[in-house]
Amino acid sequence: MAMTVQKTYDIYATLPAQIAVRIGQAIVENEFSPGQKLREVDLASAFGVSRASVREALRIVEREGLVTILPQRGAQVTALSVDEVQDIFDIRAQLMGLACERLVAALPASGRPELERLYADLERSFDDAEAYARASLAISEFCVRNAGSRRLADLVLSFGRQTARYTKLSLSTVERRRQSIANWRGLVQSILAGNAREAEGFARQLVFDTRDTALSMLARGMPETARG
Amino acid sequence: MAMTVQKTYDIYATLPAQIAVRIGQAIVENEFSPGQKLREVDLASAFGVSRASVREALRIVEREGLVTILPQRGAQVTALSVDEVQDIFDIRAQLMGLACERLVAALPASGRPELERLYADLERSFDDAEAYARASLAISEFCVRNAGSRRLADLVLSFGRQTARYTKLSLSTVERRRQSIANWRGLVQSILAGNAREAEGFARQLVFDTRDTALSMLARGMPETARG
DNA sequence: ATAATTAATAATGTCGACATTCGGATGGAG
DNA sequence: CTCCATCCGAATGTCGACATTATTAATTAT
Repeated sequence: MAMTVQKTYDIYATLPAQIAVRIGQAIVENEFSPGQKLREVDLASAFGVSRASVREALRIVEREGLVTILPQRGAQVTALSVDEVQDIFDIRAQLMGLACERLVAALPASGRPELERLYADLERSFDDAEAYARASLAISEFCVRNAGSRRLADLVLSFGRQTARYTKLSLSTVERRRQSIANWRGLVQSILAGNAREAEGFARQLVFDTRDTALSMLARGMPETARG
Repeated sequence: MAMTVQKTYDIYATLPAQIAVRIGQAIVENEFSPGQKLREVDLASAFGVSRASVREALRIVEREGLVTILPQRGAQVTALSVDEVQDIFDIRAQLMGLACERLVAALPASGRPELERLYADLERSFDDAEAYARASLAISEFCVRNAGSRRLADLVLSFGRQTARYTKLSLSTVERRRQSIANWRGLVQSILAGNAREAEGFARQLVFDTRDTALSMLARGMPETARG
């Protein structure tokens, strides 16, 4: 990786913030494997900035949980145990339920067509695992971001990013996508029908199903998506 | 404030981590007022370290939400709008409910006496608002930390710290403490009886009641606990 | 007198260098 | 041959200096 960064002092982002986004993306998109050490010197020369900027960037990425910083031992891509993966999915299920419950009241009428469009995208990409994962992420993000709480949205999405690799893994089979899309259909209909309780249920089930599939695949020693 | 920091490289904490703890404590204990600017130079000279260490410390404190860092504009003590306070309490209620629900199954038999002791502390300090707030925090922390999820515990406690001033404000009246202690009694009994559903309900109610009191006090223009 | 413009001050952003600690290679004792 | 102590290279921790931007003060035009 030999990409350079704008060193002009623009208004929108400070240098470490830009680097942080890049590192975060790289981790979510599996360009680094879990547990991999992220050496400040390497990153600094890779991005063409000083160690100080990288160091601050790592603190920012740590905030999302994607990176773990150990004193005197540097940063590494967060490696989750099976228990931790389960834990994150559980918490996310709860928060996703809360978000979708709120969404029912918070979604403005103008947002309904987009919700339907995003669901249509999901159906259209049913046969392509990669595309389905992307579409699933998009509609998730839409739901969560329109639930009326920036904090809640950031939390849910952060947990989602931390387990992105497992979600992707789980959506790799057709049966699983069939299950997933059924949940999404139920969720979207509940939202459009104004049934908050039901929406919460579907949202939680959606995450639970993903969790169960991913964990059982892991238990069977399924190939990780990593490629380090 | 003119305190100096161990500059010997000990094993337990790196310098910025120590500073971060101090800053976090200072904010939670109301030594800074919300919105107050935290200048790197000031903090650096106050703690007797360089700006770089302070800067990293601020990133760590930002992780807890106690500090907000704006690009090119530095750090300031996070100032919450009324909506944000409500939002945080709502999310925390949900998570506290989840934690206490789990606690019922996760609490080992050896933890029961301590839970009872912490509740006894609560009753004993009923007449002193300050002491009651401390005891309340202690039993909360115990419950959340024994729910089996480090992540969930950190989240709940982090949200708690972010709204600590409002919780303290709400517990300043006797009627409110009576309400609070009734909820705690119910919660402790539910836990000891092994009733997870009920425990969840009491836990959520506990936070909701705090939220309602704090918000109504704020709406009436109650004196903030700040002293900046 | 007020408002806009500009200059001075003070803050943050970024960097390179030095200090300290970690991890593995090296070598010797049992 | 294995295990432990030691040492060396490499990585992180910390600092002070310089670059750039925000903020305030001064100045001028209306």
